Amino acid sequence: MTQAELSPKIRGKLNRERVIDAALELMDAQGLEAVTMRAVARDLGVEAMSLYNHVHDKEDLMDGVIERVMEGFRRPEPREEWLEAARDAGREWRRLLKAHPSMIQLLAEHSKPMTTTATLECMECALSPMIRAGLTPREAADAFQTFGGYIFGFVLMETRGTFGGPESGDSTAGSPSALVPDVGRLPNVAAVFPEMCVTEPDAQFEFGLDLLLAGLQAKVAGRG
Amino acid sequence: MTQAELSPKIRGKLNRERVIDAALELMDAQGLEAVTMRAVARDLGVEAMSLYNHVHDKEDLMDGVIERVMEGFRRPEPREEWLEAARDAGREWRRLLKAHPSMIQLLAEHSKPMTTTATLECMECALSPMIRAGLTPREAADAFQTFGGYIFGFVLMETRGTFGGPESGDSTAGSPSALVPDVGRLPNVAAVFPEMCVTEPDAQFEFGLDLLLAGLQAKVAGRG
DNA sequence: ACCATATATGTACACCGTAAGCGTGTCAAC
DNA sequence: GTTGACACGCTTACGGTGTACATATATGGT
Repeated sequence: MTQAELSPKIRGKLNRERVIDAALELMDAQGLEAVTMRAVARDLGVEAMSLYNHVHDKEDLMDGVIERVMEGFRRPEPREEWLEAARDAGREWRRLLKAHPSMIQLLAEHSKPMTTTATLECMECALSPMIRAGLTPREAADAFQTFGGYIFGFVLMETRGTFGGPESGDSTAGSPSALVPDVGRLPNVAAVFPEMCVTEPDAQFEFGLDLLLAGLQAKVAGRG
Repeated sequence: MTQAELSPKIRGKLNRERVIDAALELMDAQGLEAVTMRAVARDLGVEAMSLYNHVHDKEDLMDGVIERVMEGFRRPEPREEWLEAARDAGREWRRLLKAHPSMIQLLAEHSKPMTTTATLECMECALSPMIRAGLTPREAADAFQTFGGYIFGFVLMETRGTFGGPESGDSTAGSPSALVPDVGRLPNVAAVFPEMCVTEPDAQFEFGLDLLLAGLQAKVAGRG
């Protein structure tokens, strides 16, 4: 007891939490594909097989990483207007996903549904404004799926650059004629492409959020 | 010459197209993680290294798979109303992604922007109604990102079951008390959860599409 | 001081992508 | 024909992955 804290190894003791934290740090720093059991172990100054005393397997480890990220959700301050509360919730979801750029990729290849306490609290925060707006539970479920889908998809395209940004070519990038092979057959692509290259993610995200909220507002306008 | 087609090996000749097709079939049938060079080769009755005569590396192969999927886009028939045209385009994007359930996962881990002809034609189909609605190129770019994000994210959650569906537990699934640990602190989750378990994906997708289109309609209402 | 238990390690295996080199079948020019 | 070039598939091999299994070591209760 008296020598518990004097033990030379006490500081280095492994546990599930430290393993998960190391994996998350590695993922944030070097991307999802860099997270291998051996690399996580190396960062902890330990051999790969030691990790298996604290996580069941790699999937279990990644489950833990997802949970840890969800715990980083910062509940926005309460708002009087449901519309503003919903907007805050949407922004916080995006912030959370962007804070760990590999998170979307991790979720995409991890089919397990998220039912941890932390996740449910994030859901509560998004559902509350919708119920306050007067939506039925059925409608709230649909709206949640809609907003969630939008945010997930937007961040996915944002972080993975699904449709090329300005960096996706040489110096002629941004010129539609360079990338659009048949301007005659694709007039609208040619017209819009320059704008697609000038991406201001924050403004674009707000655009879509406004669109969804406007739609929601219109839906509840004719009631209470 | 006369014996060219008599050659016993002519039927089995490999080429890039056959390699890509085999990879796509494997992905659709057994999931993205089953697509290994060795497995693709096995399906073609060939050794793994032979594939490298037709694709540069695995990334090149997967690029080809994405391109092939995009070629499956079925341009909807023209519509008089831009709103209906936009709705058709959205539905077709979803159909395409759902037809190959691993596609989203593939896009998520494949950071390369999509600039092939097939992809640009899909974009044209989505952009055209927006321009017809009177949106500026800037707005059309934002709207495209919004709709694209929604569709990608929705299909991601739909195919990967991000938030548990009815299958995500034992026989008590669907009962909020079984999954929601602290009903008092999460009243809205408790109220909405039963509805979240009863997922009717088509209806949910239409809900979100309607929301977005309503928002768009409101935005252009005050002009020409 | 001793031992049961928990934890860390070492070794081994099957699978992955793919670099390098080899053999064979096809075809052009002579 | 004969020869040479070449495209294409195969074999082998290397370093990486997750992890099963057996072993060593350290810790804590008695």
